[in-house]
Amino acid sequence: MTCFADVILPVPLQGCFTYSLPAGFASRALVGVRVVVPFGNKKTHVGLIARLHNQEPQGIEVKAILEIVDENPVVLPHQLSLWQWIADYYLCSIGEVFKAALPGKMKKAPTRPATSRRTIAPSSLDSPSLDSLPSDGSFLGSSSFPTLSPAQQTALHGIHQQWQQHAVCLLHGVTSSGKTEIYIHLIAEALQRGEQVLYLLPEIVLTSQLTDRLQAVFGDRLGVYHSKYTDVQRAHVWLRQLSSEPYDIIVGVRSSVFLPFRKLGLVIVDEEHEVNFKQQDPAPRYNARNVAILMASRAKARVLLGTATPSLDSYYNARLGKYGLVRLSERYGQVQLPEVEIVDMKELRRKRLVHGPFSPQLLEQMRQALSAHEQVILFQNRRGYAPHIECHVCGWVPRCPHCDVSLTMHARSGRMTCHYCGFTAEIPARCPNCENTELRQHGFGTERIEEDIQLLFPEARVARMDLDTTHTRSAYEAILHDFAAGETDILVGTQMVTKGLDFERVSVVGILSADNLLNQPDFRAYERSFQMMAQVAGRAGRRQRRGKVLLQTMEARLPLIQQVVAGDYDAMYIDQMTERRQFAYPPFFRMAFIYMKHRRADIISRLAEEMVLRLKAVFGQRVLGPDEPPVARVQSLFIRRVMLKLEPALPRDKVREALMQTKAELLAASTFSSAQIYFDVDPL
DNA sequence: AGCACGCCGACT
DNA sequence: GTCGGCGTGCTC
Repeated sequence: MTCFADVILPVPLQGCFTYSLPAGFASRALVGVRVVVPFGNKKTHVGLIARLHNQEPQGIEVKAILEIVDENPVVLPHQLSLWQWIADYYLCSIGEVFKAALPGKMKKAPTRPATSRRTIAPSSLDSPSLDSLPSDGSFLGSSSFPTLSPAQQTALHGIHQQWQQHAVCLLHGVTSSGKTEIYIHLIAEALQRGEQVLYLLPEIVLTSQLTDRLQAVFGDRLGVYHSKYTDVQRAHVWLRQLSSEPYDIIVGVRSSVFLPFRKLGLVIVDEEHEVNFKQQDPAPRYNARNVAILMASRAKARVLLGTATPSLDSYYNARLGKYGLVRLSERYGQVQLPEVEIVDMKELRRKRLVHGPFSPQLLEQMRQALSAHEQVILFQNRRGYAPHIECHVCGWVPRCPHCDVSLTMHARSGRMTCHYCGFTAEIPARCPNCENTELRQHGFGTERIEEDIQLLFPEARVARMDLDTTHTRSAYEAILHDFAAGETDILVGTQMVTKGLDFERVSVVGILSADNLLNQPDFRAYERSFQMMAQVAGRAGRRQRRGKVLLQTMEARLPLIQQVVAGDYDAMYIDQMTERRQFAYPPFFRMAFIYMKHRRADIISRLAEEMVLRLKAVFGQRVLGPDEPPVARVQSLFIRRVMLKLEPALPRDKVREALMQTKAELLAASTFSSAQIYFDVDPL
């Protein structure tokens, strides 16, 4: 007779909370069922039963469960075990995982008619509607089911062979090589075996282009799970996955690794190199690609990682023989890879042949493309008008009063904006420091590029795609639609334009400043630069003629630039791995950051010093720092971080224990009690 | 994280 | 005389 329940609550506190189970509830209490409990000051919380037992907790006043929400579990045992793994690995509480996993609606106390009886037999899934579902195999004959080219068939065959030996296979296929068609074949095979499929992709690629295509083949056996969906929609997908008629395929972003699957057989991670798969800000700071791989291995499912530019970590695993590797080096439909031409901006500046952001070569290529009614993409990795303004006399630069960054100018709104916290201010008429009125713009953002281009090509139809123009999903899709339909001639944009979008008529791509990418203060800067440039270059050269990429840089002789030109991923890999090994970076060492935040500058310094002192006593030379992260102050909180480089052989539970212990000790001191301390494991 | 309790400044 | 600032402490 169990009389206690360990309950997970959505709070950043370690462990579960034990509640007593009133006799009337005993038969309805199940692991994975939601409950309503009192917690802290009177408030009712929705929690989840993680364990039932009869060991009375000592030294605490046990409260009683107020209500049992579900008839049947909404979280399956293997999910709970995955949550625990995530909490342990990423050094957060299981409550934080719970919070991230469940759609918001399911974490609120429900209105009367309880949900879970309906989930078992949702009305929409009664036998009037089952007839409309395609029966197994029907999609094979459908006209939307793609036929594979010989190269694609070889790759598909290769994947099957690799899967005999390896649970995970990396598909390294150049841009536009037709990876999606291969995925569709693999999905169809999994469905015929009666297995479920999880198709993970980064947020930005989840356009209707892809989902429409999959939907055309798989009909309503396909569910989409997306952060832009409403809570209600997401809760519906979750509950449906628990029902007797779940979606067989889920196409979704990061958080869809938390959905319940009963017979997962295949996981596809598209654009596996994307940093988006790692959750940055609220805990759990998990990497959905890695979680998906773990989840698949527990379910004995196969994994396919697909990309044109593998992450060094995945490629390393493939070269080690831990993952299988299949290449697809030919573009679909015999389209040639674009020709990449370096534009040496340093030389052009020296000869005074260029002043703004556009080289004569680029302008000439654009002219030719436009007169041939072809399209142009211009890539600039900074939004806004000018990165910042600066006083010509005293060098004063406006900065955000809450964050340690300069404000970006937006011409359209006539204001300056902080890209970290959203603070905005009027552009001052005169320098507040020296009263001088000569405030000059420095650098170029996409907004400025768009404006200048319109002046240079008054006939051309110019559009811009960045965070500022794509606030709504429909705005984003409208920009893409207009460009795909040929209603736009020149598209100016940030990273957004690099993501797997297929345009038919793009013949010229301009990378306006490779140096913006290369000069990031981060050991992955070169890896990322290569990926980004290769991806944006891949937008060029569709049907008509070989596309052209103009790569403008001040560092024309840099080996990485040569590697981009040659499209030589392996050379980049070997170069970067030499450095990674030499400087003890991943994948040879595991990294973790310890972040500390406090509103007072003096306290944050003391805390950081104290943290390093204590960690060095345990980890010795593996501790580096403290340092100020690139943005050392956000929303009025001062930030410090300490870096840990750990050899992979170190026992993880010992490391975790030492870190959690140190955090607890420091927060227990009254000086530091109002500080925030958190970890970022395997940062990207 | 919330949320309440608790002790110091400018308002009716 | 009060409203409200956020420092501090706790949550089965």
